[in-house]
Amino acid sequence: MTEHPPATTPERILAAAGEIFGQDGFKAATIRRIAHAAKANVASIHYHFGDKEGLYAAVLENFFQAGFSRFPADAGLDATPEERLLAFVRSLLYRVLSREGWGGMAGPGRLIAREFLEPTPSFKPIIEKYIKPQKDILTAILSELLGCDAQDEILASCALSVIGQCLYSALRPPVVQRLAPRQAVQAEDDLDRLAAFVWQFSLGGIGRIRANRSIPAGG
Amino acid sequence: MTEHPPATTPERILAAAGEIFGQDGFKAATIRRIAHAAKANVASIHYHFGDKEGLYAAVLENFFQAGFSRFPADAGLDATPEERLLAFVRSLLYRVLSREGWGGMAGPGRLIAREFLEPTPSFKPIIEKYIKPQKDILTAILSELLGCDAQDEILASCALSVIGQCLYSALRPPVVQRLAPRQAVQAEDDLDRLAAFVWQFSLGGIGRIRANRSIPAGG
DNA sequence: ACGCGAATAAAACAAATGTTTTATTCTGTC
DNA sequence: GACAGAATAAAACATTTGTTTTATTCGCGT
Repeated sequence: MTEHPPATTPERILAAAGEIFGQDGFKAATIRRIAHAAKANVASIHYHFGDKEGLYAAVLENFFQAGFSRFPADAGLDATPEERLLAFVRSLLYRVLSREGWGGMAGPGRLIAREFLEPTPSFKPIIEKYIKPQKDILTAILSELLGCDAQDEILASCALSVIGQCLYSALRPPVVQRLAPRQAVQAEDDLDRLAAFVWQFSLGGIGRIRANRSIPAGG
Repeated sequence: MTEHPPATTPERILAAAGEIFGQDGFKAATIRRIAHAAKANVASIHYHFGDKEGLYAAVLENFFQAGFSRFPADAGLDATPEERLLAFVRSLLYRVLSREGWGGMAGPGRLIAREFLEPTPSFKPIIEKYIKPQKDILTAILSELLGCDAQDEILASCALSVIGQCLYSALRPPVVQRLAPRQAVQAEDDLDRLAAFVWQFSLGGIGRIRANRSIPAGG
């Protein structure tokens, strides 16, 4: 995800901006710190990227472009729905948490998590371009698993449960880790086991929801 | 959660600070805006709360105190594990999302979500005081459902899946709602149905995990 | 070697912000 | 009614920040 230190000035700025925006957030990050970290001048930032927001948008696009090209979500379209669900969960977790991806809260993932929570204007095009297709892929998988058509209400709920499990794992370090101290998830093996767990848990949940479908829900 | 407009100055400041810290975050929020919204003077903030961070800590403690006293997590200790899981999920969702609680992303929930993502120093005592006990309650419920003892590894994973589903629902408005446009979750009835869904989904997941326990995991 | 534009560097600006200082008003007590 | 201390108000301060302006340097085609 990060390149070698020596590079052209805009590249160094982009890399430094990614780290510092990720650590401090858009507002709290300062042009001067970024320039210093990039060994560049404050004016060169405005020269290459217009203004602070332009730089931020470039950082965002850069991260999503890299993450989604490295870990695409549509693997094995002709496999069974179960297998495709595992592939979806796996690629999502790898994209968000692995070191070659966004590195969780220790890397670009932190900046992206913040955008999920409170989108800046720069995030709107990202949603349309990168995230919306993900939703369609997951919806297709779930509609097969649940045996219902694409606009069923419980489909969105199941999608929320699956995504919720995955993305909450990404939030793990800051708070959850203080509750259950354990080494950060980064080893490939850990990610595979985490993906398998979320997959099984979700299959179990989906199965029960499907079984309940005709029965009136409730305690 | 919010009191009537006329109150003592520290109360007005606390209320205004809650809203503005929630909207803008600690760093981006300004003392002057808070003072203006509270119809108070900037100096009175320092007079009553010391400094900006002291005010923030007071806001945080205030929210957690209110939220957890209004929606405690330990309901019906002699009920079945299934029923206790529903009670846990319900109280968590009501605390985070309901209008009488933290009101989701439209209210104090936003500030708290930010703390989950990136804890400030003021959040550390909150974790110990309010959040850690929650983890113990959920762990007890899950260990019964899974039939394993309290330090089993899959127990933490299941807890993560349950909490992940709940809290991800709280993040819904900003981004997810742009993908699946729908009125915000606030009606009591919606919350009950959401709780029931998460409950059923989780019971299904837990059941499958338990069934797999002796079988080697994997696809 | 020259010159032109891109790129980098340094300094200057104006606006905003947390905090402190100094005055003024309010409140209850003798 | 007067006074001490709490409470509120207004102004001043020192820093910081995004941006702009002005100089200087670098790359290179002729």
